[in-house]
Amino acid sequence: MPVYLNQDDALAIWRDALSASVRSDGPDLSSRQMAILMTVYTQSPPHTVRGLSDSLNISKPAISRALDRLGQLGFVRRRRDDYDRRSVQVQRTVKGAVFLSEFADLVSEAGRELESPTPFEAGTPAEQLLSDEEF
Amino acid sequence: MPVYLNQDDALAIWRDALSASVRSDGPDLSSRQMAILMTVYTQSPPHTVRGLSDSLNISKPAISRALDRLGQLGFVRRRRDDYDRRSVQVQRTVKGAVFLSEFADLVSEAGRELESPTPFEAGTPAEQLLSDEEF
DNA sequence: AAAGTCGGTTTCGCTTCCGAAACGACCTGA
DNA sequence: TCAGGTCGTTTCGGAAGCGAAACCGACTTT
Repeated sequence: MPVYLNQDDALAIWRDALSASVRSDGPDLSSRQMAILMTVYTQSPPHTVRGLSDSLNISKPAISRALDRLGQLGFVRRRRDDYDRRSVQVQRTVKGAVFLSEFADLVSEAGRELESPTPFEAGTPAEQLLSDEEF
Repeated sequence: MPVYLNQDDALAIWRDALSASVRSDGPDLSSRQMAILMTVYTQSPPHTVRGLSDSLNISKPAISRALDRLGQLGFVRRRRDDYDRRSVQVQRTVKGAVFLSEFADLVSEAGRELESPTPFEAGTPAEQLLSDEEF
């Protein structure tokens, strides 16, 4: 079922989870690498280089290199498709599942800790992000 | 007030918003740049290089370079502190506010579109991310 | 079986990012 | 006033990412 987040809550959750992730000493993945990883783990298989390339609008070489990186971190594995031996299937690993699971916990916790002291202010959404004489 | 997200919802929201952001032709910021930007816009000023460095656990040169990039995108501005002229205050801009506002919309929409077809499965959270004989 | 297509990787030149260390400007306390 | 600390930037050498294009097996078409 849907989750309704206003702009402030959405930003607060994203900031908290992202900051925690950045602060941590875990490997820092680029946005693309993270998007690929999450796609592989939350969408139903099979996942191919071509498919990921199209669905994420990322060039094939970039996908290939990202898989190198994710593979060397042990978060993902390549397997040749036996029916079409040109094709490669991207497979999940325990290590990757653990990593994403921990990341999901970060996000959940960021949501749980929302204290919503959201002061009421006037103005359009974008203006609410700007304080006073700042520009 | 708190928002309670289970692991699946947290991952789905993050994946959808991140994928949309990656797919878009907007500037792609690194995780650190994004974390800095969100901190500047959602935490109360003033923001200094040193402060951001400590709070995000990022080296000072990295903060300085990230501000170069964010500044050249027009998302942020530097202003010398008149009381301590060594110090620099990071200021918000209209363009940055608009960018973050649009990003927040992406996240909100990702939450709104959760259809929760979450099939019920057994196993610990990490196991649920792995299908069958995948390892 | 030759030509064409397709999936994925590699090469190439380039841009961006990184931390450590050095640096200049500025403040402060003796 | 000046020695030492602080703030932010720059320099340095190196790592990692990018897209375009070339490339290489593996299918498909004729």
